[in-house]
Amino acid sequence: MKDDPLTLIAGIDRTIHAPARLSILACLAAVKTGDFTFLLNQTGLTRGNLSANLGKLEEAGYVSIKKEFVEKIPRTLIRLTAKGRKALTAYCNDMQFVIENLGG
Amino acid sequence: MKDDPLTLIAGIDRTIHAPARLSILACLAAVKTGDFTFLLNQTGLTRGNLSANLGKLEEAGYVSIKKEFVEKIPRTLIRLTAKGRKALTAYCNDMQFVIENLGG
DNA sequence: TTAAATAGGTTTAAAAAATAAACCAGTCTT
DNA sequence: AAGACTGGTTTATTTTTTAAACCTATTTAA
Repeated sequence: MKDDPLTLIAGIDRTIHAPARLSILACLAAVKTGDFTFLLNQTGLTRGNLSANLGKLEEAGYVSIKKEFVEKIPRTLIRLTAKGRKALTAYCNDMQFVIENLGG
Repeated sequence: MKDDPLTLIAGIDRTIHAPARLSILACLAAVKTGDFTFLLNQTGLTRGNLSANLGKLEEAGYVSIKKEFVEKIPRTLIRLTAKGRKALTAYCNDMQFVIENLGG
């Protein structure tokens, strides 16, 4: 009764679904902790776009952000939170089901 | 070299990725041809939203739209085109790969 | 017969999101 | 000290999404 593709699509997590943020989360899921520059290179997003989307992910509680200085240059460390990992897993399960049952 | 989740995400088909349109395509993939009211009920979108998104899908060549009259009342028939079906399949393959390799 | 509700949509306008451009603070190079 | 680079944020422009209003025609009810 919950396994209806259309219901799943309607309720999909938009915070994760946006390609820019899915890219960010995909990186973090693999490495656990990455800095701003790493994500910039991996995702190919512009700095502004990355900054804005990190803000949204942080707001959602999906990532935690810590700023520090390394030899006088600033560094922003981003980590996937437990909540974020859980949400990502749920998103994957939902999309998996949608994809498999599309055209069934 | 193409099977990199991040590359795939960056190149994902936005026309299909949007939840509203994915819902529409999911319906059409199952039934081949549906009318406006059918899609309205199935997807749960508002009429305006459905109309606008059908316009985009038509523009992309993913659906064909034919208007006819049945007993004096208008009816809009929507069908998935070959191009649309192909794009949907490609989208599913891409997302499938992304999901499977996320956190790998 | 004429008002009110319904069907089937489209158009317009308001809210949210993505993208790009500009900016700021500090550091390094020359 | 001027210019260029690093590491970001803020602002503004454009694109999307969503919702609200509107239009045309039909049926129902008074």
